[in-house]
Amino acid sequence: MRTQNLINIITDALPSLNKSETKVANVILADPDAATQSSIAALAKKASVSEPSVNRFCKRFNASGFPDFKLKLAKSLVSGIRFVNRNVNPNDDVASYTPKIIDSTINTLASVRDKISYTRVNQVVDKLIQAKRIYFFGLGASGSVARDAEHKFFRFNLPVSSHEDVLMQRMLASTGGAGDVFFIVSHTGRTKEIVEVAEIARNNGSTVIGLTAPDSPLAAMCTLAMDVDVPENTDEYMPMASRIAHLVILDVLATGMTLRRGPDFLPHLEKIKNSLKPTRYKSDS
Amino acid sequence: MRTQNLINIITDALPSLNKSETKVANVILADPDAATQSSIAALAKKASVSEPSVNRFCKRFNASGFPDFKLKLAKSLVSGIRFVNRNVNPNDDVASYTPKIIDSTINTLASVRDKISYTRVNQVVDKLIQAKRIYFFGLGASGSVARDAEHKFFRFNLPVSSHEDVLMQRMLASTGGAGDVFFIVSHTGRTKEIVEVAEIARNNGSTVIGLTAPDSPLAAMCTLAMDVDVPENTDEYMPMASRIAHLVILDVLATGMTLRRGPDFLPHLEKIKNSLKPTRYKSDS
DNA sequence: TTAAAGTGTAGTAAAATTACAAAAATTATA
DNA sequence: TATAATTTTTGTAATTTTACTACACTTTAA
Repeated sequence: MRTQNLINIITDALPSLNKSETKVANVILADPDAATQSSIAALAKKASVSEPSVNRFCKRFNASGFPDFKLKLAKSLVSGIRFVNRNVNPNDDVASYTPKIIDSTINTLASVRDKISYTRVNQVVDKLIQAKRIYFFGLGASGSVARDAEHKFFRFNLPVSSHEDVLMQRMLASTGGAGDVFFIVSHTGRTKEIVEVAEIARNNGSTVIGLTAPDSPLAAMCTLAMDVDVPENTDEYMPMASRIAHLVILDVLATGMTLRRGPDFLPHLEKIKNSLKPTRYKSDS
Repeated sequence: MRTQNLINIITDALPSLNKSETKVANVILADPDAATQSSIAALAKKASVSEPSVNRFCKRFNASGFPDFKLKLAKSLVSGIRFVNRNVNPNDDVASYTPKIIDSTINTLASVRDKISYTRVNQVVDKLIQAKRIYFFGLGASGSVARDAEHKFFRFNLPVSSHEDVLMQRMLASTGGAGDVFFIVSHTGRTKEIVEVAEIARNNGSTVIGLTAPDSPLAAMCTLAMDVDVPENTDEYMPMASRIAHLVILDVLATGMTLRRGPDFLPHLEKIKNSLKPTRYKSDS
């Protein structure tokens, strides 16, 4: 486990605290921001306890002391505040909703960064490196993610394709076998069609990688599931943050592959890059 | 006022600092996280200055003193944005390149958030609202962005389509006219074909909106250009951050449209959402 | 009634800040 | 151009504030 909000931790621990610890907790929870700015003496007085009680309270929550506790509390507040009132509401104007949308995406990415499993990334890169063929599957918004992945991974000199059509996906899944990798993107991981496709592919001996929600039917069906747990509140009506998270994870995987291929591979990328030059107006800079 | 990060503020102020202040700044910028945990004495020693110099440094940046400064610094660090050297290098392992990729994307978004023109967003939303038809055009990686946009904007009950084929784009551009909006996505804004398409559409009286680089030939050709200035260094070989920025801007525009449509529009979105339910496995929660 | 856990007092150590003076840099003047 | 005057920068030392520790007292529960 990585990031956890200190305020939540204290709230959760509340029932198990003793008298003076409870007093301290209440004062802190009542106004966490004030707490980060007050001295141990001030806080102790406000909670009607002694200074060492406050100090002990801090240590109980894995801080080295009061100042360290304040630091951690302050950090919790930043992410906390952003999470709480970053929802767009009907009366927002441009200047309100624009940063909100962007901030919530940033928050999602920050959470992905803190939660992503490095071993899993490595495992997925392993599979992709070994693949004889890669198919990227997705439906709806995840369809464009799959498309984007194709556009990225063709650079590795591998047969790569992306498919947004369920029937096509079924057929390909049933004709695949060892050496084929089916990389399935799904925000919810609960779309029946796509889970069935995963099952078909799996039964035919292909490797199935899922970029999807943890503990979803799709994740369960995969050889390897690249979990993305997105605290989805912005996406009430249209997928926003989750698909960005998926794209960035694909960037990570592509980078992993590039590095794994080693420096000899760079000229190849350079060749692709140069191939586009004649299609462009020269830059004036 | 927009979010301003203490680290940025210090970096910006760097040239105007005097000798010892510069020393302190460098030590802090080198490892901001360590700075939040050290005492004023430790920091002073590391920077080879006296304690009061550190204290003065803090006050210069609107902190009431050293502890307050540390608090603010800590907060700046959490906001999701990190500031060390975020370039991937060939010897990086998963644990290094993964956060680097994600962080650089986060940085890009933060910069977009701070630079985006609200008036421009409003103008573009105006045009989209008034549109009788919207075409999203893109090539390569921007093709999937266009595709994603289609998937998002069809919800507004408008004839929307996306096209990645240049010939198709040319034909559509030449048949369009007043009331048609051509929304063209291009990372560089210098691809000849796409600039030509924009020109054709423009000459036929259509509205041309560009989601592209500022001061590019495409931007010049547009009725309205939604500039995205991405400090591109990660994208040496494949577009990464820029396309994410484009997608998020499309989210902003879609949100703008949703709000402009008002609360009567929400049932319609709800309907679309519900239409997907039968295709999904029920959530166990 | 006796452990054990909880809490506070008082002293100590550490940290941060202030006031002041020395040093460096800048400007003005001869 | 040298030197005096002034301002800015920096450090020393003292002071104050803050946090911590050791220990003793109190409450609770067995």
